[in-house]
Order: sequence, then structure tokens, then C-alpha cells
Amino acid sequence: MTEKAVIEPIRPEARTLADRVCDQIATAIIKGDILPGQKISEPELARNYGISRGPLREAIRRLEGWRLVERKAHVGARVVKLTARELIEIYRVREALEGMACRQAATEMPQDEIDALRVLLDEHESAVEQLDGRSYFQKEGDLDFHYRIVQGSRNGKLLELLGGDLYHLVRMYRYQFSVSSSRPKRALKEHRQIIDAIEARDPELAEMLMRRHISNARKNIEGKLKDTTDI
Amino acid sequence: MTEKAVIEPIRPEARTLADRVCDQIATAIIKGDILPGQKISEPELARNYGISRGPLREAIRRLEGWRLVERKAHVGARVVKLTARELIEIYRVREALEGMACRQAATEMPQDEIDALRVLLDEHESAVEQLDGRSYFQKEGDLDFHYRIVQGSRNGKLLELLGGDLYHLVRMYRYQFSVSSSRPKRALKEHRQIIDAIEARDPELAEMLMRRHISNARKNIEGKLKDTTDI
DNA sequence: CACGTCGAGATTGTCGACAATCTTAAAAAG
DNA sequence: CTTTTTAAGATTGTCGACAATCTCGACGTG
Repeated sequence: MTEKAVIEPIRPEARTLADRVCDQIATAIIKGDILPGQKISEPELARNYGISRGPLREAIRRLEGWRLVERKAHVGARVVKLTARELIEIYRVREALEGMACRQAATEMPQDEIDALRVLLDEHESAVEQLDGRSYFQKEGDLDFHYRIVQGSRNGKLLELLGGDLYHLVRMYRYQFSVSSSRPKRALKEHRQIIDAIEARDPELAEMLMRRHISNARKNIEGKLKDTTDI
Repeated sequence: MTEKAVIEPIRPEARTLADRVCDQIATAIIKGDILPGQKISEPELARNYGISRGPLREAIRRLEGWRLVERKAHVGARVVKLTARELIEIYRVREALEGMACRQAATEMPQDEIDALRVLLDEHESAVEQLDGRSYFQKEGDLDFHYRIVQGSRNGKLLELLGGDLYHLVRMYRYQFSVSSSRPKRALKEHRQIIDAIEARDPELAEMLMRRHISNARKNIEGKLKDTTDI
């Protein structure tokens, strides 16, 4: 009895097959090992991962829920291929949603989470200084910052929407186009302004800063997309 | 050949088994035939609908993506049971999202869709006058109005988020508690104001009116929830 | 040569059976 | 009598096979 209570948290791999394969495929998609628009063959993946088609289909279904793949009956699943328009749409939605999250975080986020977030920003700063240009950690680190703000809003539905659908797509886009190196220092400065506003318990300022922060990122992307022929 | 082109749109039931069962279960949940918190037994439902567990699991998995059911590994699926807090959270998210949708609709919604929406509102008015109090059509009609506004925003991701997750839950809540009869005439008036602002191509006013409209609905609910012991 | 038809092959949808896990209730120990 | 253990039953997870459907290239016709 006492044994079990200790062992259980140690073994988080008690998950189901579908869970693990789902994570593996999601990572493969986000990192670009499976390209956008590419077909997802059930027999092939089942052989690759050494499992049956049952759990694999469950994993694909979950990815469909995350909007990482699209399925058509009797045809199959393909990795989503974001158009430039859709990418911009995502950023506009984030502007509204995360602006709201930031406003609520200014009143709801507990002090210890604010402190922890400042520590995270310090880590980001040293990482940015060390690697100077494009840093791997900054890629995910930026999303981590945003995720914590949303957590701080104490709105579970908001967390579901942003964490469930949009962030997967944003992560995919970032890996595919390696756009994190755009402006790490300026982004870091904006992050600090935002957390300052939250700690000052100023909802209006916090929302405004977050909206401007995401709006800046969107404009940065729009500029880059003009060069690319398609996406 | 010419036959097929005619027959195909006539027979939309060429969908898969999982598709139809998914719709059936979703309707059963929303209408309250399956109560919140109730367990979803795979063998039982498979017998009821006369299908195998394969398509049924696919249907349940899709409902999980719509946040209508929650699943735990090796335990099973249960219909979600919204807490009062979560319901309020949903309305706060809708306020931000649909406010944004309304703002974009003021610049993007084509005139013919605006005209069609006015026709819909006229139908609602006659339905409200005829049945006076609580009318079945008004229940879904209200959501129909909101859905069309979001469509008018021409933001596909917004439509996915609102139509995919939140509206199912709102529909379920409305059926369960029969709250549509709260204030149909006032809601109708607010709807007309909103479409007026959109036709006037006034984004700021349109957003403000929509936010206030949803905020009013939220406050109305908050008042009703005070009476209920739990939900 | 262009276009429509047809069929082989492969892929997805569906099914039933077996294995792993949880739940429940009875039995045993204190 | 309360608590712990254990075992039976049922449920979920996984697998392999069969049926329905789509894809794509070859073939015939205008």
C-alpha cells in the first residue's frame, strides 16, 4: 500500500499506447519530420511504431481535435497546411484571447506565480545573451511565458482553448519556419513590461501591453510572409 | 455519370457510422437524455445503437474533443458536468471572442448576409410574439444569430473555436436549465442594434454592443444561479 | 489526341475476440 | 465493528481479419 503510493508518481508511463503515440506523432509534426500536407498512412505508421491500427487511429483522432491533422472519410488524414491567412487569423484570435487573459491575470494571478515568472524571464535573458541570436529555448520559452499568463488568469476554459488548439499550431509554425530568432531582446523587454503591469494590478495596462505584444509579433510575421511565395 | 452528380447531394447519409452515432449521442447529451456526470458505457451504447465498439469509440473520442464528455484511461467516459464557475468562464470567453467577431464582421460581412440575418430576426420576432413566453426556436435561434455573426467575421479560426467547443456546451446548458425564456424581447432588440451597427460599418460600436449583449446574458445567468444549490 | 470507363491495388471503416485494468463486494484480520 | 485483503465481474485497451470505398493507371471510344 505505502509502496504503491510511492511508485505511482514515479511511473508516469502507465499511460495508454494511444497517448504515447499521439505525443510522438504530434512532436514529429511540430518539428517538421512529417511535413504539412503530407498524408498520414495508418498501415505505415502502425508498422513504424510497432502497434496495431486501433490505438493509432485513436491518436490520429486526438490530433484532429488539436487541429494538427485533417481527415476525410474513406480518404485518410493529412497534416494541416496553414495558409498565410490562417496564420494571421490565429494571431488575431490570440490578441483577443490573451489580452483578456492578461487583464484577468492582473487581478487573479497570485504573487508567487508572478515571482516564478520573473525567474523564468531571467533564465530567458541569460539564454538569449549566451546564444545571442536564435536560441532553441527561446522558441518554446516564449510560449511558456504566454501559457503561464493564461494559467494566471484562473479561467479554465481560456486555458483549454489556447492550450488545446492554438498553441500546437503556433508551435508547428515556429519550428517549420524558424522565426523565433526575429527579435528575442525586444520580446523579452515586452514580457517584462507585461509582468510589471500584472504585478502592479493594472488590468487595462496589462491587456493593452499584451495585445500590442502579440500585434507586434503578427506584423513581424506578415512582413516575413511577403517574401515567401506560399505557405 | 450525370445521375451520380444529382444523387450525391441528395444522399448526405453516405457518412460513416461514427459520424451519425456521434450526432445522435451529442443530441442526447444536449437535450438531457443522458445527464451530466452520467457514465457512458461502451457496451451498453453499442447494443443500443446496434453497432460495434469501434465506431462508437470514435464517436466518443470526437465528443471529448467537443468537451461534451471527459475520459479517463481504464475508467471510461462521463458527460461533463459544468460548474457555475465554468459556465461563467464560458460567457467571459464568448464576450472577448464574439466582441472581436462583431468588430471584424462590421468590415467584412457582405451585404447579402446582413440582409439574410435581418430576415432571420424577423422570423424570430414573429415566433416570439406567437409563443409569447419560452419558445423552442428562440433557444437555438439565438445561437444561430451569433453563429452567423461569427461567420460574417470571415475568420475561420474564430469559427472553429466558437462553433467547435463553446457552442455545444452553451446549447447543453440551455436545454438543461431552460433559460431561453429569460428575456426574449430584450435580446431581440439587442440583436437588431448589433446588426444595425454592422450595417453602418461601425466596428467599435458593433463590438461594444455585442460585449454588452453577452455580458447581460451572463449577469442574467449569474442571478439565476444564486438560487440553484449546485449545477 | 482528349475524354470517359473500368479494374487492380491499396487504404479506410467495421467487426468480434482476447488481454489488461479497474470496480465492487465479500471475506479475513485486527 | 472497522479496516485491509482478495477475488469475481465487468469495462476498457489492444489486436488481427474482413468488408466497403477510394485512388490511379490502363484501356477503349469519340
